[in-house]
Amino acid sequence: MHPINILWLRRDLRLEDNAALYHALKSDYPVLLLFIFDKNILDKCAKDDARVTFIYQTLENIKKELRAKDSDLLVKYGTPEKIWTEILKDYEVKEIYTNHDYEPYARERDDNMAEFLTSEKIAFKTYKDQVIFEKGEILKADKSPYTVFTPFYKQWQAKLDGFYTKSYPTKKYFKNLFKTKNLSFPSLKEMEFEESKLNFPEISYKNKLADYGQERDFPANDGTTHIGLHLRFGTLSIRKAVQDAIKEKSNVWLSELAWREFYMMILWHFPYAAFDSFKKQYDKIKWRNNEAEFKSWCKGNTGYPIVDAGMRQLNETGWMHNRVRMVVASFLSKHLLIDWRWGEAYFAEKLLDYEMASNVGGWQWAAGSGNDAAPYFRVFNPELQTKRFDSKFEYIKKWVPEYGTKKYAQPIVEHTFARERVLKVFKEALNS
DNA sequence: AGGTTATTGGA
DNA sequence: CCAATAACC
Repeated sequence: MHPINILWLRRDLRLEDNAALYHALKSDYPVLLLFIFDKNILDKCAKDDARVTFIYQTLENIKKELRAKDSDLLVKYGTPEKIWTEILKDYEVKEIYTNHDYEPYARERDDNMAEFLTSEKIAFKTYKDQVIFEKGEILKADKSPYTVFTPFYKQWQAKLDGFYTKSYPTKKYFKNLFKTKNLSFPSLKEMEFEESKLNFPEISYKNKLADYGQERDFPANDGTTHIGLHLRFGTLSIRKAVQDAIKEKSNVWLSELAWREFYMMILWHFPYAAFDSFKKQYDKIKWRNNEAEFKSWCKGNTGYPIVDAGMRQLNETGWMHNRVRMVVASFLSKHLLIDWRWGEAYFAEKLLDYEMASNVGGWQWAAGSGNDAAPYFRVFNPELQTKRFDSKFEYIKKWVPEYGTKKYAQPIVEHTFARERVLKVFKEALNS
């Protein structure tokens, strides 16, 4: 057996500008690339989960690229613990390289991995890759984490320079890929997943950046960049995205990329906020949690056209415009008084671009329970949101064709009544 | 990254 | 009478 190093891909599915891959390729041993379809994660997914298809297709492309360089991608299906035991039997592994992953499950997985590898006397080398600034890199003067976006963003921008946005030139070192062939690649069928027919967005945001600030709030305009999926799975490098934001002077888009990092930083410092309200007193709210109303919301049958349009867009395409995400989230948590966790879980199931940090952050923002959240008494008025952001009903008509006919649902709850109800229930919880 | 309502100051 | 603004939710 030849000694090798392994690059473990997780949510950084690209060969270009990949921090851990760069460091691995510069090491003293040839590098084998590995991806594990993690049973711990996949067992909780629906069998038609489109993200599994996206990952699968992405890996096929990477495999093809590697094979063209006389190397190969090793793909395994199982729990990381079991797979790694197998791999360490099959290969003489010197070092394992991977990129940081900040979600609670990933942290636990990697902590266990580090402990296991210490006992095996194998180095576990990990790198920042999916953000510009991670963990404690942006802190307040007293070394505590920011919990308000604006000052965080000020600091983030102040620290931002070419050093942090420079791409890792992996290509130069491809000659250090491990020469091998015919490595395993379990089929979707073997893993009991169906191939999804959904369309995955391309990485083609360049023409959106100049007008992003003007266009992004109008869901009918398709003025947003649809890169969430690619940032989630690393098919687009965040450094590349930030370089382009700066190059195109798209400050609003840059701030959206910073929002992503803000929420990742929050999740790192406050992992409980993935499951509990960031502001603890919000867990005293007496949610109504009416199952039938939740189902109506999920299906897009609330009788509020902007809400229904958003939910149907989500159900049909795996994506929803961000302005509308705020509206439907406010509607579920405030108008229907349904626990934000229910909505968060539904988004997690349906959104191709689901990102735990952003999703939890966004839902808690809407429910009022988050750091730097909308105050509890801020209740979006769906009608006013429509007037402002879809005044010609273009978005609504696209997704709710029966709107305006007798076939369209009656409002599930009357706005003023719902508003007063939520103010009362929230006030009771917060004053107790 | 709000909504509602009362108030105000100029048509 | 109205839009703009403030104050409160």
